[in-house]
Amino acid sequence: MAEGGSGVLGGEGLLFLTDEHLRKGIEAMFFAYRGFTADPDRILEAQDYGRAHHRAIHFIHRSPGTTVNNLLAILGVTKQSLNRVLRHLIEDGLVESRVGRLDKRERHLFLTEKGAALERALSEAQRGRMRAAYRAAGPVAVAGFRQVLEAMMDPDLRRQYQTLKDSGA
Amino acid sequence: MAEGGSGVLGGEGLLFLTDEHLRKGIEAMFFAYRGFTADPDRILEAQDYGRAHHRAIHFIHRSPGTTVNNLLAILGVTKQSLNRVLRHLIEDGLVESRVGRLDKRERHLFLTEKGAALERALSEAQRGRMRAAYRAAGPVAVAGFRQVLEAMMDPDLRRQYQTLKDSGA
DNA sequence: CTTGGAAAGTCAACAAGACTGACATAAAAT
DNA sequence: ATTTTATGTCAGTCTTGTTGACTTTCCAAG
Repeated sequence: MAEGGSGVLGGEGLLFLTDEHLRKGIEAMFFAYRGFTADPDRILEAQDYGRAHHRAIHFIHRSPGTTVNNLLAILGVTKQSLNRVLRHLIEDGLVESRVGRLDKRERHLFLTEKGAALERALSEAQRGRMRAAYRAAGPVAVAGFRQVLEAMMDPDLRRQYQTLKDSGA
Repeated sequence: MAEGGSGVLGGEGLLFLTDEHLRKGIEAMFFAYRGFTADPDRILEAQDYGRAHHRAIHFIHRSPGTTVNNLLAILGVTKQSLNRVLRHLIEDGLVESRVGRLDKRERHLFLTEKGAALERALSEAQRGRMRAAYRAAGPVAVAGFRQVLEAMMDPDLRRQYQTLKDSGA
């Protein structure tokens, strides 16, 4: 490991974490996240949507029929903030909101065909970059990447993440 | 690998990347980034600053004497946007702006002692979480984490990142 | 059954921080 | 002398977050 790896391994596999090494990890997160959002951002801009719309679309796709409250918990914003975004998406015919049958206070959210099409475009772009990064780094690196990310999450968010992770597949 | 690892390895170490597996990586990035920013955000909120101030402080600390233009290139925002943030920081006595000796058009930016104190508090919090995640995941995972993140950056940003990476240490 | 509280969602108004565009100033480069 | 560069400022807009006030619906206790 010619570059950047200095300071990771101590004598017998022990972690040897200098502030300098940690700072590089922090900057790597910062710059990588910019790349991570760059492709969807370009698509969204063309349609006058923002990241907030992307997040809503992603998680509605992920859990069709989810309620506004569920979405709130996952996204970690106020209901008023989410509501504005949802209103736009509903007006534009990307999302459908159905009153709950059991509990009429709830609204269940679904993507329309139009919404699903945008979701595909967005996640296609994002997966493309992820796929390229995974291929470039290799399977061992990918496993490590996921491990560190999971360890970095807040416990509450990690639970949300793992719930989603298991529910599908 | 009981969970989440399915689909990573093919027959002889080849990458076998399903959309589902990539989607999990995308969500891991999303949730991890929330954790990544959570601790500094709490500190910043208490002083009526935001992430924009954090970013400026971080990179001024990282490259003392950097010019406004350098900072713009790294942060990827408009000068008007950065200027508002810098003005606050200078007014509050966290950042000092010195006219260049060679080129008097340039302003060289430095943290004051007060600014350096906030920088320490912020990066201490962020490094704490990073350190814990690194320890939990182990050295092999950390190396993989860094590799995937680097591969995920835009080429331009990767260059910026590597420049910073080398300049210090 | 009614009443009162909690829960889900909506509307209105505001703030931070991004953006663009136009313009000013000073210094450097040609 | 003119143009270009680096910086800063003013004004206005947009997204996306916030809080506060409100409606509708549900449920439970009297």
